[in-house]
Amino acid sequence: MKLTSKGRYAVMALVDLARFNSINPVSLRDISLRQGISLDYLEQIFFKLRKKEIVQSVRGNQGGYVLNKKAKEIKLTNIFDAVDEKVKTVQCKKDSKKGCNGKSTKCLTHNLWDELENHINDFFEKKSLEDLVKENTERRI
Amino acid sequence: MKLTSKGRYAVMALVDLARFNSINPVSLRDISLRQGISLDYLEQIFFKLRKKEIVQSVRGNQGGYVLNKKAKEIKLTNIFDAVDEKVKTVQCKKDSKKGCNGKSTKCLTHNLWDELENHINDFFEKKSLEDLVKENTERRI
DNA sequence: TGATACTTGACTATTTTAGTCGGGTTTATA
DNA sequence: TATAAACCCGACTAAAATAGTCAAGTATCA
Repeated sequence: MKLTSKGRYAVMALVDLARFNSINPVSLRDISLRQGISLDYLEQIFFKLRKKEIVQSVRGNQGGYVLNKKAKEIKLTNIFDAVDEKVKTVQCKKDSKKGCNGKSTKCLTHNLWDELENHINDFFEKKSLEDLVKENTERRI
Repeated sequence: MKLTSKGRYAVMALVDLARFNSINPVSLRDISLRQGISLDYLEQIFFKLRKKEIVQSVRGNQGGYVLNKKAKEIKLTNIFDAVDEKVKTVQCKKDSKKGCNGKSTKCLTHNLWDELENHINDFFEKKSLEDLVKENTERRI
């Protein structure tokens, strides 16, 4: 059970962006350098974030990215959703009529995994980008 | 972020085992058939469970496995630990003096991932095998 | 008009996962 | 005592996912 780097990087990059998000857009190059993430990889990630309208791009010289919403309104769920970081605990399809592993009934532990998924998603639902930025500046790390 | 089948199967198999755990040991063959898990794969999993003293083996004809502790005392944490299903949210080493990504400080989101890990582990810490068996028999699935 | 920075798709090496395979050893029971 | 059921254990592997890289653009500011 592990988080992929795509999801992790997306959040790291957005926290970085949110911190330096003044009037000027922040370039991926800067984020890349500060966070130690490959520029090419960041581009892929921001392409997805833009499509989901979490960030806006500013093209041209001195361009970069800006948040498209208030940091408070961007939840971890939105970010993970944008980069296809999904919480998957069961193999079985959610709404299929067949049970798990091709059996006619639900597998013994089906409810457990559902419960776990909800537990994790709750956490993501509650955390906003603003929370993360605050925590960081308070602690001055 | 997904659960591997090793962890999932381990829990499924143990719930099955706990349900049919009377005087006689339960054979992996039976579990394999009931749960639709490859026998060879089950053997690998039970080898690990035995090493961590979660189950006991009974060799020979009519042999199989029995729980080594009360179902109440076996938590999901113990099971996942046994089969090396780990919750990993950060790449960075836990107690290394260096920060994340080789930087001198912790990465911006380090605390977040720690928090998430704890959140998930709490869930696993609280659930026992007994809980799972109960839920199933009550609902009569 | 050049430099900077975003845009986009295609490609790929590495790692992990989810097993399989094969040859053991142990022991109850006929 | 033979035999078959069942555990024991290491080695191997196909397929999928991950974590990127590479290349070739396009837009816009100075």
